[in-house]
Amino acid sequence: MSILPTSQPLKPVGGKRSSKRERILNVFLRQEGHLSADDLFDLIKQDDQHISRATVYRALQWMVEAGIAQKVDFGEGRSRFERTYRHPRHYHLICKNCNSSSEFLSSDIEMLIEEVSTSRNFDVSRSVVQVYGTCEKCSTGKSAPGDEGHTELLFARDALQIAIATERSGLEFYSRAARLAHDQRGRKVFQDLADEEKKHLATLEKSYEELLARDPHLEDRPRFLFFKGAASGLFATGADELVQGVDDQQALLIGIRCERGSHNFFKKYAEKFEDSEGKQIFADFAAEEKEHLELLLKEYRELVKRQSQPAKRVASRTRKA
Amino acid sequence: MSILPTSQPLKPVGGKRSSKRERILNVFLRQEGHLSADDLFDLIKQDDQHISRATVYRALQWMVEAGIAQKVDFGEGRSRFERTYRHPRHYHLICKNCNSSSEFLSSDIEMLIEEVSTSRNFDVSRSVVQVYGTCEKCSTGKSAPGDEGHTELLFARDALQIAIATERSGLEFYSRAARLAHDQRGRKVFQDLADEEKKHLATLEKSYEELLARDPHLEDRPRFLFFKGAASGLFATGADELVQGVDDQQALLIGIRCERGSHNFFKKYAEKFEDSEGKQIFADFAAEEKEHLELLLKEYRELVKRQSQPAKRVASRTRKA
DNA sequence: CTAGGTGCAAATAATTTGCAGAGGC
DNA sequence: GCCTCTGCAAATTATTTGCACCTAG
Repeated sequence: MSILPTSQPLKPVGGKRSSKRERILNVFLRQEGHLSADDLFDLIKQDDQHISRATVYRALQWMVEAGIAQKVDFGEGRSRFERTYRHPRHYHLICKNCNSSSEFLSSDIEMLIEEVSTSRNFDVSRSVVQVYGTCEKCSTGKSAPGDEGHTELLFARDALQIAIATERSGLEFYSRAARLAHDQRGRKVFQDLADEEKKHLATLEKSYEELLARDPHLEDRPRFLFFKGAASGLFATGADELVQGVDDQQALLIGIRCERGSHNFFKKYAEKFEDSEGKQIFADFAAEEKEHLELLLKEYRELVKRQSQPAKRVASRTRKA
Repeated sequence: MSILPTSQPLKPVGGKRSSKRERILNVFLRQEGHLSADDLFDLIKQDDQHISRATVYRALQWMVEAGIAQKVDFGEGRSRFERTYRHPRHYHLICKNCNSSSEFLSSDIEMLIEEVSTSRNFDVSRSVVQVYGTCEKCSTGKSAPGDEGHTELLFARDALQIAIATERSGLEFYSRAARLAHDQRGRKVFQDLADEEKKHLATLEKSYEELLARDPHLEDRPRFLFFKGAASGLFATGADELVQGVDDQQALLIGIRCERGSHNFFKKYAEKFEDSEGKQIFADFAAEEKEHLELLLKEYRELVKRQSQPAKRVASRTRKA
């Protein structure tokens, strides 16, 4: 279950290694939740009777400076600490009844916070969202599937699900366009795009299977990532007459627009991962998309040069009656 | 500038009045920002040398219990307090450089938080959003228009602006529909609806003028309320052929749909105001919309009864090509 | 008259710090 | 050997509490 390579402990810079720190660090990184200094102190004491509170405080301070830990404040009058190593950025739902807290990430909320801040010329360094209330367990009695799984896995799961849905909708769009296009060369472009999407989709689905293999209950756990902003509207749909009449040049333009959206989307995801393998998955994918996009752009430029005339604009979406 | 009726101090329930509490309460309510217990203590001491910290702490506790004040925690290791009386719910932008903080409200963020919580069966009682970073003043040096104005006024300003925009779009929609409708009775319905909107619009614009009169710099202050979710899509536009062919019955249905959206919109706003005159403005307005809506519904029912046949469904929005 | 408010000083509670000694490099 | 870490105890900071006294209803 543990994602941490236990044999190879972290060695953050900025301080001397010592048996005490090593021990504190190891105990801390093995914990899932949000520990108070005292919680940690008690845990350490189980192994090592000769530990001082001050040492724990100093170690925590050092971990925060080194970027391994982060202070969180749930308004209890004392600080708690959570891992940042292999732990994506997130917000909190905090049960005032049982003091449990669960994590989520909403890219939509992040975007809105960004918008508000921009409009006030406020330079954001960190945003905190804390939702206080009563958790399902406390209000209904029955225990819901916990989100004790590694947040990193949950994030990867949800991001992959969204990515797969995006690819599917792209595949569907291009296939449909290929079926509808009257122009021979236009159809060819769409067909190629669809094939490309199919390839990407297979890659993603394989990643997803691999992820599921690492935690048998992964799909039962509650959703971590909330993001409706990006997946919708990437691919224009519902305007069949638009693609019927396009030639290869226009088809390429449509493809470029969609792929650019898709690339930005994955890039954005990749950036969201702190240091983790999930980041790599998405960074790789974004790179792949970018490559594809550049290929399309090159193809388009060559086509234009060959025809040595400016591209015709795609007809506007609705015809005036 | 002060919105508080200075002659008539609040008398919250649940405690005895005393000269000390009265004084603390008055000083507290006159302050704009987020006071720490010590800030308040210092302020009181300017008037009254014989005050104890304990009394200030006890008074603050009492104010929080009575719902006049709210504790906020910006992670400084001590609590701050802000008024809740005549102070709409809000989130915070906190400058880590100068420790200033400014307030905003995003209904969109609130909606997203609600969605996340619902999906986890989490019962929300309060949500905290804190954006840490550097304010405009600290990063550019030049001082931006401050938001020291009463939040209540800012809220009213922004809500009214959105409401006016909504009414305008309604007016435009109905006017256009009246112009386009072929059916005589359908046109009449749209015309009446447009007239009604014009009346509402005038009311709102008058309220807005009155608001501006109360603070000459009100329009210079930064936006407080962020809400793109509601205003858009209330009135269907861009489908001219839809309204061309409608009869009075169908026109009424369209009107009902739009007015219902509008009513819900204003009701939602009204609910957002804590205890304030702004709440009243919007509650009144929501009531007016509701009345209008019920009138339309009645008219519709009568029309249906007269014709004693089920209403024809409005044609779907886009024709398949 | 009596419950509740007030001041003072002492108590708590979380966290930090001074200092002497131990340990890593 | 030097510099940093560690333990212990004392200090600091924000807040609360016990207690004797005072004041409003």
